[in-house]
Amino acid sequence: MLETTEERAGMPAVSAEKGRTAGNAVETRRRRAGRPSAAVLDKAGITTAALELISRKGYDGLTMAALAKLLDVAPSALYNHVAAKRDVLLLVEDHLTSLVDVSAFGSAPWEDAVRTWAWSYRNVFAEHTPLIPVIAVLPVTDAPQTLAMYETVSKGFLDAGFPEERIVSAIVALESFIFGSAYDVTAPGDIFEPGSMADANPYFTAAVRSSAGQPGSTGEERGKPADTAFSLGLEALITGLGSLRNQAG
Amino acid sequence: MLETTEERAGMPAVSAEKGRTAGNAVETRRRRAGRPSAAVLDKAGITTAALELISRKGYDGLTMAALAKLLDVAPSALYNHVAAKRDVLLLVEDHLTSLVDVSAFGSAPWEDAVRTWAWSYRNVFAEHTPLIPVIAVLPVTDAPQTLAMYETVSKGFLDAGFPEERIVSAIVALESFIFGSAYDVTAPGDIFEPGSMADANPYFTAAVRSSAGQPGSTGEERGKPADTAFSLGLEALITGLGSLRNQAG
DNA sequence: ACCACTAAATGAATGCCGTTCATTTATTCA
DNA sequence: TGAATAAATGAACGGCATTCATTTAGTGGT
Repeated sequence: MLETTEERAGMPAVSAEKGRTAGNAVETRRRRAGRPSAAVLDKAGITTAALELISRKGYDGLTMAALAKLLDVAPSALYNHVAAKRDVLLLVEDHLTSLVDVSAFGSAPWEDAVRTWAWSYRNVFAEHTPLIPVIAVLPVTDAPQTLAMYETVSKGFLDAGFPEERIVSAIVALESFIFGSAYDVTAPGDIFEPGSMADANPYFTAAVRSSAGQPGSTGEERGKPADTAFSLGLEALITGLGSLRNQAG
Repeated sequence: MLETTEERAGMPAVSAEKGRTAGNAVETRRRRAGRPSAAVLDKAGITTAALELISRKGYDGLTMAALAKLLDVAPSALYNHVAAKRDVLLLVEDHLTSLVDVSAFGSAPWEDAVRTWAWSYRNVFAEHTPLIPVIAVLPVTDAPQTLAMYETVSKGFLDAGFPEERIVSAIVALESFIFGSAYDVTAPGDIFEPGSMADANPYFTAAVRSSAGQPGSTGEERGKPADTAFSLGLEALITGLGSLRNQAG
């Protein structure tokens, strides 16, 4: 379930083709125009390169030009494999979804499985918040790994006695919370500091001051604020949604 | 609490200055270079124009050039009032926050107040999802209206017996859910249609099919799917978070 | 074995976008 | 009165995604 990418070839991947000119140091060889004997690009390679670029330069560094350069290709060559940059983001998104841990469904109790899945899901996408606007409106048909995740989660819910008609709504509610929470992780620590506006907003200021360094609901030492809020909301959702179940799972 | 925008002037707003040249139809008069006697731009006017542009052309249509044109000004003139496009988005965001209904805090029971606030908050930003990545990491100091909203909500929580140290986390959890849910509203209706992948994902497919046309938890006729999921998650959060309160509010 | 078609690359060009800068003119303040 | 500041124009810049004509290599049909 970790490798469903459509195309297959002899790992063209990121390997920029280098060559040697007589008596000189390594330099990038000029590829002449026209179709090469062995294809240079495929979707798997583009995905890998995009992920590398993102991890090195962030999403601002993910440009079609930079992607092409990393793949040692002209930018226009990419458009033989993707229709637009959005497609590159889709490839990345679907790969990331395959990293989400759904293993607890089927082995652990429903509450634990949801908890494991939700934390994993949030952690993966906290590093990739620019994808969230894309995912949120993405038809599942275009993302096989994402669909696979939903399948596993749906079965877990059903087996736990969750009424079938409510499964999609429950997943959507959890996902909404997860995506929203992923943004929090990236927010600056002092985002709620009222600063010069403190005097005009006494109640909120007091709440901010007294929330500093609160432990998470599971009682750990001193979780990051985003983790505390995520735990709080997630446990509420698990309890509330769990009450819809029929019998034990 | 609806108008705190900093600058004030004789409503320069959107009014593109038109003029007449002898014997001709109305046409835009060329403004000569140099500082005009009366300022053409201010933050309130820029905000109004941005909102009009967004409602007419969407966020893709909100470009500095288009904004300048609507205000009958050269694009570079905008940079005397905002440092970057991001500042324009901030102005819009803070204005929109002032539209969120917090009136129930102080008059209605805590549960009802949270419910009213959350629905209103979601509905406002469902039309403005491109702002969410901006808001989520925006220090509150830069957004006075947003801060005012937090103040009202914080007071409502405190008065309802909510422990002060947990107020910020609870608000963050609710907000995360709200922002995530705002995306759902804009998603295409058939986003979960498995299409050709239905056979490989039977549990999820069945869940999607059987969830079609489910009523919302309050029992209305046939809510939109996004509304059903929002209601489900919100009620779970209200119940779960509400259990943290000390006494009645 | 030929030939038309398609696939996959280059490289030049396009148009838009946010932003910067030199310049001009008006206002404000010491 | 004169220097500093504020607010406009207009030209320019670099970066971006994308398109198109062109070249070359593989493929499928007769």
